[in-house]
Amino acid sequence: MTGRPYHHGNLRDAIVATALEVLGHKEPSELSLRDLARMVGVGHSALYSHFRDRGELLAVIAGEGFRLLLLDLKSGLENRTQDPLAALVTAYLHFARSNPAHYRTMFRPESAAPENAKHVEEWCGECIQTVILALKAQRHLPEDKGLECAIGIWSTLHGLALLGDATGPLYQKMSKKSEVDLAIKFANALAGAE
Amino acid sequence: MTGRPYHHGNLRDAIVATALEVLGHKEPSELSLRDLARMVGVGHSALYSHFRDRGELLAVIAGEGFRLLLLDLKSGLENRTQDPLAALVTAYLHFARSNPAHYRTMFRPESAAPENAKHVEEWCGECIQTVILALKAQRHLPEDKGLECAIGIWSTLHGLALLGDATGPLYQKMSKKSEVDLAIKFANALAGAE
DNA sequence: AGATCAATCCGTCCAGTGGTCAGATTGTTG
DNA sequence: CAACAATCTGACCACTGGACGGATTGATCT
Repeated sequence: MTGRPYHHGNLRDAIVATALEVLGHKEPSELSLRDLARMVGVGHSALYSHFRDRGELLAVIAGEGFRLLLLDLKSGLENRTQDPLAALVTAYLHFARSNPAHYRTMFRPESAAPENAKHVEEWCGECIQTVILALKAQRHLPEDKGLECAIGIWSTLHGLALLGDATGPLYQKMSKKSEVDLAIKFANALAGAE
Repeated sequence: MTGRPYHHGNLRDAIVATALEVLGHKEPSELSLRDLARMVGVGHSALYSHFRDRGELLAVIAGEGFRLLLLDLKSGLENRTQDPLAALVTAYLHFARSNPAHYRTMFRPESAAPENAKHVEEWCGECIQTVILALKAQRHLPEDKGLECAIGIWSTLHGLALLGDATGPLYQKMSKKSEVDLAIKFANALAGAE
């Protein structure tokens, strides 16, 4: 009679994994806790044993996003057929374009809310450090210019990744290839600014 | 007995105006049609005579956002105490920081959805044109580089405007003043890239 | 003027959501 | 084996966006 055990065993991870799956074809705003619970085969109120509320779940998903992004950035930096900066740009845009909904949840207000900070801080910080390191590997920058440059580059990438969705036709004249090239050019210009 | 007339007279505009007010202290995701209806003093189903659904309302608000942004950009360009590019950057960031929630609704997926395109297209396009014109006023760019440069600069501004919300502490070491200065530096670097 | 018509607006209804709570079920710890 | 803390359930609440038929009105035509 033990169709499924009373205790799921790993509900938290299962929920996050299922959420990522759903984000493959739905916007974060359409992501329903009850749907997730149904898919995992559990009463919807069980989720509240693992997440304070919907916001915390989204924040956890966001944190996971930064973790995955970091992995992509690092593996992009490792197989060195491009210079570090170009590899970084390519990997970043590829991530954002491959997982648009997941990428968007990474930058939702919930993720920035102080009560959810811990879910995002760590990996997000490491991402920035990685960008700074890649910069320094390519150019020799004064110690204090690293963060500044990294912010500029990240901003441009972030903007490129998102603007296309909003401005549509005007912007999408460019092919995906040339978007990356454009971004590389921008990144180099920013790295050279002083 | 005529407490209020059966026909509101200008419901559509009233709703949009009230929505802007609410966006002063609420996120777009928390904006409730029923709340708006209550504030304006009207049954909530009356809204559907003016907007297909919530998405269309948000798109209209987004369009209004681009219109207001355009106004700010132009008036920034007119009182010429700064060079055009710097004025543009200053005005843009000021707008985004003064109306964060409104700014965010301008870049929601609903606004980009094809069925809502008309509400956004016009003013958004004019914004880009304005950026391009300001660029050309300052540097002489080949005809085809205008859009490219504009995209780079806009992306950086957009990223700067949004990233702060998400990455929090790491980023907010900079004061508001230096953020603008930083952006101006970035914009100049991008305008000079070829 | 009066009749007709389309735009607005109302009230009610529905399915669905996030969140709370008391109580059932379990693994773990003493 | 007892007690406990974690986990899960099912019922409940207030609320939301949306659909619908019918009421009310201003505009248009004769």
